[in-house]
Amino acid sequence: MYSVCGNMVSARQLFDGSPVVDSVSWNSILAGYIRGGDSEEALAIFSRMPERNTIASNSMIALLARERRPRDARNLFEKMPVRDVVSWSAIISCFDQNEMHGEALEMFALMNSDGVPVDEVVLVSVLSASASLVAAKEGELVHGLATKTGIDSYLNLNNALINMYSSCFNIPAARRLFDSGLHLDQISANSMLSGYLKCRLIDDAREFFDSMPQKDAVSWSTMVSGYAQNNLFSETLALFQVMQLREFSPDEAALVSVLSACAHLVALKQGKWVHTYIRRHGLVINPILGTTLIDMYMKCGCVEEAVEVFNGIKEKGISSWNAVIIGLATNGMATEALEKFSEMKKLGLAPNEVTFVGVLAACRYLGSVAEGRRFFDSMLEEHKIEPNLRHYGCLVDLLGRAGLLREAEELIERMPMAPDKHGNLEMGERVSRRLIELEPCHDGAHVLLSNLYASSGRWEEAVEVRARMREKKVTKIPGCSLVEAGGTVHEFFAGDGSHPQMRDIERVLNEVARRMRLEGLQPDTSGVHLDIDSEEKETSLHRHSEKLAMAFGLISIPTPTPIRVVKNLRICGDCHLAAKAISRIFQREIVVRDRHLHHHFKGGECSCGDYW
DNA sequence: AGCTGGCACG
Repeated sequence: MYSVCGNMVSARQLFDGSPVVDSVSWNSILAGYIRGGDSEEALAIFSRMPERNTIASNSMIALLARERRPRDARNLFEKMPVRDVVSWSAIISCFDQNEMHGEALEMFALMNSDGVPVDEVVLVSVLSASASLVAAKEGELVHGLATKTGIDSYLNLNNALINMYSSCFNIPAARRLFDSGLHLDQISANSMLSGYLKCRLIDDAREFFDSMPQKDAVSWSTMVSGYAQNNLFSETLALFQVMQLREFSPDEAALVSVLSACAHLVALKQGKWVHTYIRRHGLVINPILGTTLIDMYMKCGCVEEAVEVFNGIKEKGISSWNAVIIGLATNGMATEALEKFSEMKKLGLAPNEVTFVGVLAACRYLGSVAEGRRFFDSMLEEHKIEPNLRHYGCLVDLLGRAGLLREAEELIERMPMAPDKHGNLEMGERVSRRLIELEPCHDGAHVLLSNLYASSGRWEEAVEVRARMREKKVTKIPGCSLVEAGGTVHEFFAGDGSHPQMRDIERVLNEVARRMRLEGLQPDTSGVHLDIDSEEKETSLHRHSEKLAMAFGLISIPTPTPIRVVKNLRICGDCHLAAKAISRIFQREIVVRDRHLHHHFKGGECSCGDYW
């Protein structure tokens, strides 16, 4: 009774006081701890049990799954003398929920070869794993199995099927199930919506979303985050406004996408609003939300606020550490970034490959060749992490900067890496091939595929993809800069004169050029690859998007607020020169975030020390 | 006793 009511203290007193403990008592006390989620006590009781029945073991596996302890669950599973379909189902779902999708599918294969008959519940977990792996073939096999065994009218299974086809970019198959008069619910519709978004079919997604008879918080959140993942950040923020007008309170997951949009748009005002919202509503800053919040502040150049958020997070995940390390490194505080890294290691946290992108970026920034090499070598030796293209890129850059060109070349020679037969490459290849099919001119997918081949040593195929890009005239990304002023994000493209305040911008740019000439500062035309004479070069430099954005910031952001600009490409030498001049002449702090790092301009100097 | 949808750092 005590155990069922959750009063484990009284239950335990009775249990410990009993002279004879029968198997019912053992099972009751165990069930009490499992229900309460007390895995330590549950495991202790479990290990003392004279006879462990299958039901108790099955529930233990499920508990360990929730506690993110798949290794312990596997050990327990392997020690079981008798396993039924629920045991298999529990271990498969455990792997699936702990991002071990491949292991989940392997377990399912073992289950089949053991001759254990499947039921509808285990198929749901197998389909979930197939969806995560974008394993269309496996998914279809499971679908066939479900049809053959006649268990295809189970709601969760239908939803898992729709989700699997959606995740594997097979919209027609998902839609057939959705339209075929099966028993469906809100989850079915949300999975369908998510499928359109994964396929980048934004207009179809929006049409489907608008036509949904019922929308719950997940529907809104799916659409909002779908915009963000397709780089439609203004749409993300706009739909988020509508979501709130409809009185859907955003939860942690929705806010993550909104913050990520704010980070991309340097929309600091909206980002701060979200932070306040989180505090006011007492939302828990989970590791993902914390990471995104840190990243938003870091991407806006607000290092202090980012570190404050980081310090306030109770449960710091590895990604929170990564966000702070990368943020410090890109904001010109490389020494602090490396300090954070050693602090993290002291706490016994294992770095991952993202951590090392930050660590190596810090070394590149500092120009510390020996340290960079040491960290690079420690990846494989100490942490069993295979360096990827980004890590190599960082080290090559670092060596190149130090003038060690021969070493840099050698590194490129021995770069990657045997084609890996399992996991990421195959999955990445499936995903990018499908995206290219859906959207032949999408440059991101081509670049992704090409990088994938390159990173696994399949150079010829990488080159082939690049050639196809040229053939299809996949568009190059134009230079684009954003600046927030008065709560609105303004967008400028290179050479773009369409802004309503263009005359004022022009006036400011001419004034900047005049003041720079007075001080004998020559424009730096080396970064311009246009076939025009030098006078025109100077004019075209005026039109660089970051310069337009900075000039607009000067006239529309009141002092002493810093001007925060984000550029999608790297800042050019001349704009860098101009930014330094502006920061001194006009006494304005400027932060320009480019593809690689943040440039903090103050009093005529840049935090990057003129190397970027 | 086991199961399905939206989420971040490169």
